[in-house]
Amino acid sequence: MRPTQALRLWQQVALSEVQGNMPDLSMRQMAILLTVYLDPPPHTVRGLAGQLGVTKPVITRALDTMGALNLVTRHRDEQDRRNVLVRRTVEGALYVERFGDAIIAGARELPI
Amino acid sequence: MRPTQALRLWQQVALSEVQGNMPDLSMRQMAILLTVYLDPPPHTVRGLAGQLGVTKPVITRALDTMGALNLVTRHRDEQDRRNVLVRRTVEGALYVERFGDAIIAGARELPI
DNA sequence: CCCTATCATAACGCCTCCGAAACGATTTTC
DNA sequence: GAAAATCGTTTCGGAGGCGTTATGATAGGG
Repeated sequence: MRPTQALRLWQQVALSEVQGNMPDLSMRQMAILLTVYLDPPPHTVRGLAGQLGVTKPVITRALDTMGALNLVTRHRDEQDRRNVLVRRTVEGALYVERFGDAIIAGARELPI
Repeated sequence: MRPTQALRLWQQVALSEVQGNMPDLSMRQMAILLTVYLDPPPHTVRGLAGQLGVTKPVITRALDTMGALNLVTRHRDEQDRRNVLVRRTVEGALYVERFGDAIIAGARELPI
C-alpha cells in the first residue's frame, strides 16, 4: 500500500461514514471503541486511559457519549468495586462490524 | 484485506494519533481535510457541503477550527466574490503526509 | 434598475469536550 | 481500626460543536 492509496482509503471511509449520517466520532472515541471491541476484556477506565495516553476524565466523557449511543455499557467490578468494567453491546458490535465492512468497501474502490 | 485486519488497522492508526497528541479531529473534519488535499481544487464551502451531505455551517465551523490549526486557509474567489475558496497550506500538507505514513506504519504491524 | 437567487457566515440555545482539581467510594496498608 | 492509596466521576471556566434560522454580500435575470 502506497501513501496516496492509504490516504484515499481513509477519505473513502470517512466520506461514507459522514454521508451515511453515522455518529460523528472523534479519533479518540474511535480508538476507545475499537480497543474495547478488538482487545480482550476486561477494560477499565484506568486501563483505557493508560493505553491511549490520556487522562481518566477523557475516558469517562467518551464513555458517557458512546453509552448514550448504546455502543458500550458500564458495570461495576464486583471483585473490586472501585473499578468500572466497560462491556460490549449488541448495537456496538453491529456498528463495528458495519464499520469494518465500510473499510473493505473503501479498499475495493481504490485505484490500482 | 479481511474485516478483522481492516479494523485492526484503523485501531492502530487511531491509537498512534491519540498517543502522539495530534489534534483530535472528528470523522467529518478528517473527511473535509482529505478531500481538500486529495481532490483537485477549487474547493468551496458549498461544494464540500454537497459532497459530504452536510449543511454549510458544518463546513464553516470545521474550516474555522482547521484554519486555527493552520491546516487550511480561506480566500475570496475574485471571479465570483460570493464564493470562498479553501486552499492548502504547508502545515496541512505536512500533516496529511505524516498521516499517510502513520497508516502505512499501521498496516505493516498487522498480523498476517 | 430591482428583485430574486445564491453564497458564506453569524446568532441562537443547547450539548460535548477540554485539563486541572476536588470529590466520594472502596480497598489496602500499617 | 485509622490512615493512605486507588478508582471513577464530578466540578469549574472556557472552548468548540450541533441544527436551525437569520443576515450581509454578491450576482444575475427580467
